[in-house]
Amino acid sequence: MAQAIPFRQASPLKASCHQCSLSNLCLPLAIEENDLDRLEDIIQQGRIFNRGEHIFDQSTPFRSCFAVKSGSIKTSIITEGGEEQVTGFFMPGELVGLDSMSSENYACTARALERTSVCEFPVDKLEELTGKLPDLQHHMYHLMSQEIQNSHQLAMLLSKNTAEERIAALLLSLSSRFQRRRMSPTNFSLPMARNDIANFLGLAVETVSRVFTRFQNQGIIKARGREVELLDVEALQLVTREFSRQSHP
Amino acid sequence: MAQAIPFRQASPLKASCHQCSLSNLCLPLAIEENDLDRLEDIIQQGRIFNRGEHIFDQSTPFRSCFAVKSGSIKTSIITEGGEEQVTGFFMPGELVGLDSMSSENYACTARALERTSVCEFPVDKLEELTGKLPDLQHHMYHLMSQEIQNSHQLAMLLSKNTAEERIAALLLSLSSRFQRRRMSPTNFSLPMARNDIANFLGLAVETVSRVFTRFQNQGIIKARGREVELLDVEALQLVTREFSRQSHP
DNA sequence: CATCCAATTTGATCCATATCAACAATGTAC
DNA sequence: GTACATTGTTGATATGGATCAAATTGGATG
Repeated sequence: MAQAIPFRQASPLKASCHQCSLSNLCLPLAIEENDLDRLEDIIQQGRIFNRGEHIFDQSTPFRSCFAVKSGSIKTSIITEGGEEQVTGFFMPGELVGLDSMSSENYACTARALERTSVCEFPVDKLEELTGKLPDLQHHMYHLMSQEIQNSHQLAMLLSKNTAEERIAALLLSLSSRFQRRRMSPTNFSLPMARNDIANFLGLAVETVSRVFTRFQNQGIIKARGREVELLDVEALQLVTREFSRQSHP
Repeated sequence: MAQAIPFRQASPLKASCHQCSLSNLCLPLAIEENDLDRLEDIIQQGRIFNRGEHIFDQSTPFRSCFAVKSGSIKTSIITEGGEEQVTGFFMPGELVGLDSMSSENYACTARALERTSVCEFPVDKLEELTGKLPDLQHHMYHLMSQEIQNSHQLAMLLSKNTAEERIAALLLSLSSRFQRRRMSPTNFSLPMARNDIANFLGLAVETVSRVFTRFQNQGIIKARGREVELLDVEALQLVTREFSRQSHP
């Protein structure tokens, strides 16, 4: 299975975006070849996290954003009462921590859903660099704005769509993100548990489970545990649009 | 009633952040006195919009962000099916359009909820300026990250909280935003219709109406139309926390 | 391999809120 | 001021998904 682990350089501490297979998805995509060194200079090679380990914790001092190199990460907010709300899933090439850039402390907790490696971008250095590289600054605005849009999209899903529509939307989102990485868009394994899906989509675990089996019975997907095969992508897309079409015939 | 209309300058087209009563809330707050001119230079004095008029439209070319000077704005996404999802309300001193910075076109539609005046910041010039003023760049990151957090907060409200909790949270949010502007935090008039509140919070209008009257019967608020008085702020805060406390005794 | 604990699935019941249906109030145009 | 449209309120009923309960599967550990 395609993993995004870059070749080792002579210097073990310096990242090598040049060789990283994700350079066309990650921050480097915004940067000209000859400026890439300046980005590499500020990257701290992050360590490897095992499943369940925290990359960072809510309410601890915010220092860095992290790019996922391999594996996957879930972010969540813990309320005063101890309730967890999953706010996002992050896959290789995606940047985690942008929601914390307004605060002294991390606004959420990030933990590895599986064995996961990351690149660390200390914010002070990152901000300094984006001040010098307009393209990189532009890309940061782009990413953050994208994250706002994603979150609005989620809010919309939560407030207006049925359980089936929410789950179809999630499956399609994962699908396209696997595709971006040149992996199969129809045959993948979910990095997260049903529980996380439920929490993220504002549903009960039982409901998620039921919808999965319903989709399976309809021949739209095949699911055994976390292994998923999308048998009928068009049907899934139809499900996500069902709602809006019905209410405006 | 305190309005944020700045004094007119000799040059009618140049904004005068120096005299604007919102300069401690708006972009200028991040800028040193002597750099303020550079910000003023890129601002286009926006025109006045009447209630219902569009400041910008989803899917038209994205050119500018807008700061609310007086009045208020609601942003919403229209789905393919024509469904509207209200994504936010913006009051004086707040910046509208950050969610569009990743796209060629505006990601949402912004319309005036009442007679509203704005300052316009063309993005190309704004990006150029933030590249030169690190503090301003930092502030932009701050604002965008804040918007991500707000949206996560909304998603959380939508997925985990009851109708009463959602409405209490909205009232408190408005309250603190009025307070920031040195207006009464307990006595204000809602800029938006019940319908918009319902849409924003993922509820039916009828439910919003019922909760308002329930709060009123409990003596927590007094509401006549859009005029609202918060009689018992602590009770409201208690409502928003009710949920998390109950589930973790 | 046996044991244990966590994750998933399935079934039965209940409830918060949507929906449907009037009606009242408020605002707006003539 | 009257008429019409929009917005808000209140009541009755229906329902999607939560919750409670229990069985099943799967993965980890010794």
